[in-house]
Amino acid sequence: MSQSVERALGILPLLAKGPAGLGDVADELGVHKSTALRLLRTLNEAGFAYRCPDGRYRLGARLFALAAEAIENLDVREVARPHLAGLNQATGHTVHLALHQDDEVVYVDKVDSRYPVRMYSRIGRPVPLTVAAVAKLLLADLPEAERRALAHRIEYPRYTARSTPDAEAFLRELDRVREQGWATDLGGHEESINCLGAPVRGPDGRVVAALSVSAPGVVLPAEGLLELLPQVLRTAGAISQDYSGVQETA
Amino acid sequence: MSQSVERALGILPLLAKGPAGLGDVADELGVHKSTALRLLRTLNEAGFAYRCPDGRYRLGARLFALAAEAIENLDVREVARPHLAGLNQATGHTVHLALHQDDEVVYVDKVDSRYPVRMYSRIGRPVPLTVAAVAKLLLADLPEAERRALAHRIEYPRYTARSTPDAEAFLRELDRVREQGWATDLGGHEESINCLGAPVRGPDGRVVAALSVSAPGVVLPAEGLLELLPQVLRTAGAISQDYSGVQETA
DNA sequence: GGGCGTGTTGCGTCGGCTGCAACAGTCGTT
DNA sequence: AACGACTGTTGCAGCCGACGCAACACGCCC
Repeated sequence: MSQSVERALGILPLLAKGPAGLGDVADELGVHKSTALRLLRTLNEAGFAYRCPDGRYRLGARLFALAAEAIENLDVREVARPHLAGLNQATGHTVHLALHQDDEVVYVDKVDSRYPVRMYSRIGRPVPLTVAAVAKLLLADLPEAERRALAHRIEYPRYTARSTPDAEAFLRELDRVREQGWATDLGGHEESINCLGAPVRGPDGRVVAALSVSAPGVVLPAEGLLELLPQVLRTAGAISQDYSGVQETA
Repeated sequence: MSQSVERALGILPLLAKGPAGLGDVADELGVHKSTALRLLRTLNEAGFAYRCPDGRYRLGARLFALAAEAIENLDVREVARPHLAGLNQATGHTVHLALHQDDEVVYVDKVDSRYPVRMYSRIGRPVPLTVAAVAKLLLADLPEAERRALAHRIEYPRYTARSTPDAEAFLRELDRVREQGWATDLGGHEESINCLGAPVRGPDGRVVAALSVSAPGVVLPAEGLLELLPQVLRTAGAISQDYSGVQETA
């Protein structure tokens, strides 16, 4: 739509991968060095790019500040926070909250496990769509047509032997999840990690977020995790209720 | 430098504050609606803006993904991680790692306290420059001229009665910090929170990052916190050594 | 129906962006 | 020291892409 903006935005992913010089950027964008320079300068002035002392460019602090600010302002998060903390307190395990946007599912909050052996994750990070419990929950609620389209659009990496292999299996899994009202990921992403998740619903009954409890098998075997189901469902329900009550605070 | 890019980037902070309609954006930017529409469309296609079902715009998932990816790739972080975890293990308190870019200092990693009463913070969030221990450490190492310029450029919010009041006091504090090789924030940001920090140095001796231990007064009084100084300095030293050894991994 | 308030589209005009080519640094090399 | 090869930088002219305008499509409420 808007050429220069498109190009400028295209630079950011390059910088995210690591520092890059002017030449690198120009090459990857397929534009003249002078053009790249001007774009980088604009990004720099706006604080989105940062000029290292050695002349190379990195992503700027502004970007982090924005991401942090936006995540703070996601209203569900606020409502959910105390409940997540409670669930963590009760179970001791890592608790996540995730949202869905476009073709991605992102963690927007987490409370770390009390145990030294923890699942690795980071707020703001995209979640593996085809295996994560929270992803299944959020995608299962999409309208039929969109769900099918998305299932065929995405890829199915074989993280482990238990990963969802293809679109057909994924759609079947989503149906099951929608029906039973909760989801699991038993070693589908990392062999030793199991997750159990439940949906948070908005006032209209649509799924607006999903939470999950994760624990490595060495700390808690899958059977033990499943025993937490009532607690997980109760927490998700409580958040849904809170959230439906105080909607439209903006 | 590049008008349309400048405008497009200007939109992002607006969206970060909360969802906004097309009209709002156009007004705040001071451009015609059609222009704003085109910019928003470009942002949307790139995944930086997200169109809510109700037509309003929010920040897109791409931005979060980028921020997360970039933070992962900050090399100091990798090196520091195990040391931070160790310090947390040993003391039980919240440990932060921060970097300096432009006029901001940002947390790039943290390990949460084991105690239920914790300091509030978030990775990616800008740190209050004038009071935080990590900020003092990073800024104290700037060349004289830059340090003075920055000290007079920034603002001095009175978070508490113990906040740094003005540029003169701040510069004096920085001198002290540089000389003694560590820094504190005793209730300068929030009355009840104390921090103790030390610098991480690169191969050339310049400060490249700073770490700090934070604890609320109710858990650990200031005197107790200061007793951790040897441990904090040792950790910072260890990271410095590791980092200087394996530099230029990129 | 008429009045608004949205978001959207087509179009001409002008200006900002682009690519070029020439310049200015800074390394290594001989 | 002079050289080339490399980086990032600047001025300029031409052209295309972005801009604002005006007109259009909706939805909503009085």
